[in-house]
Amino acid sequence: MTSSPLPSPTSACGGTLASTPLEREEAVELSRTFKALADPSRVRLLSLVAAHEGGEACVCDITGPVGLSQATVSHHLKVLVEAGLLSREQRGTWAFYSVVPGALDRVADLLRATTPA
Amino acid sequence: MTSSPLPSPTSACGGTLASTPLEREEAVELSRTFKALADPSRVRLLSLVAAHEGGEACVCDITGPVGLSQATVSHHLKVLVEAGLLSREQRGTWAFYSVVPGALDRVADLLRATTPA
DNA sequence: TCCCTCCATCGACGTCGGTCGATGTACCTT
DNA sequence: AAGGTACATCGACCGACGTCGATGGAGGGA
Repeated sequence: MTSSPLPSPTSACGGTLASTPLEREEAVELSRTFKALADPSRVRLLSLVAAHEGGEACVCDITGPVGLSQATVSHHLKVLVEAGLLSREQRGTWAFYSVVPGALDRVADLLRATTPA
Repeated sequence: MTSSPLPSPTSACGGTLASTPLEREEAVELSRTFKALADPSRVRLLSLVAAHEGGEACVCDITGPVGLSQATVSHHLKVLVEAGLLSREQRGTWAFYSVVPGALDRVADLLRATTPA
């Protein structure tokens, strides 16, 4: 976890998976996003934030439903933020997390345009 | 890796990520697909297969380009097959792998319909 | 000022997973 | 039958990662 300032979330611009064989670095960057979604707790966390009222939630809102310790929830949220899927906004004592608009769509676009049939 | 006969690749039918908070089991199943894509080598492998002539490739075709041992390539391909992303067809001595039609689109659909803004 | 709440970070632990060389197995050729 | 090729599996190593309790630090209320 080298404190990356927030890498572009899967900025593979041109081709998708099938168009042309991905270069090593492209694959690394693409898999970075998938890695963030490769854990059940994080998927659930992302879902909880997205479905929460106002499209945002603080840590204490979701620690209960997800059934994990507060430390673990904070850790997962950080991973999702660093992947560019969530954004964090400090408001007083609370930290509100919300889904980055279009982030998941961008991932979906990369998956699509494959398997033309 | 309990020899699962090939679970439906993310068969979460109804809602997507944002519609309603995912249940634990749904999240597990969803993340299972993402886990298969959470490795640079596998993403690259998938890309190589998809972009290969005829949409299919045998192990020896891609062992070189990906720069991994034959054992590792076989392992990764197995993971992708078990995730329902690739299919395997034995033809003589060779094993031909091809992308399962619509598999990636199904994953993409789950990601979309989120973040309406 | 004191204390409580909310959250991030730390340090540690156990498990999972990517990787390899070696070996096993099926198939094809001669 | 004997050898070679293509691939899967095995066993082992080791780094990555999910998880937790404990600690730290910032804010707000009484």
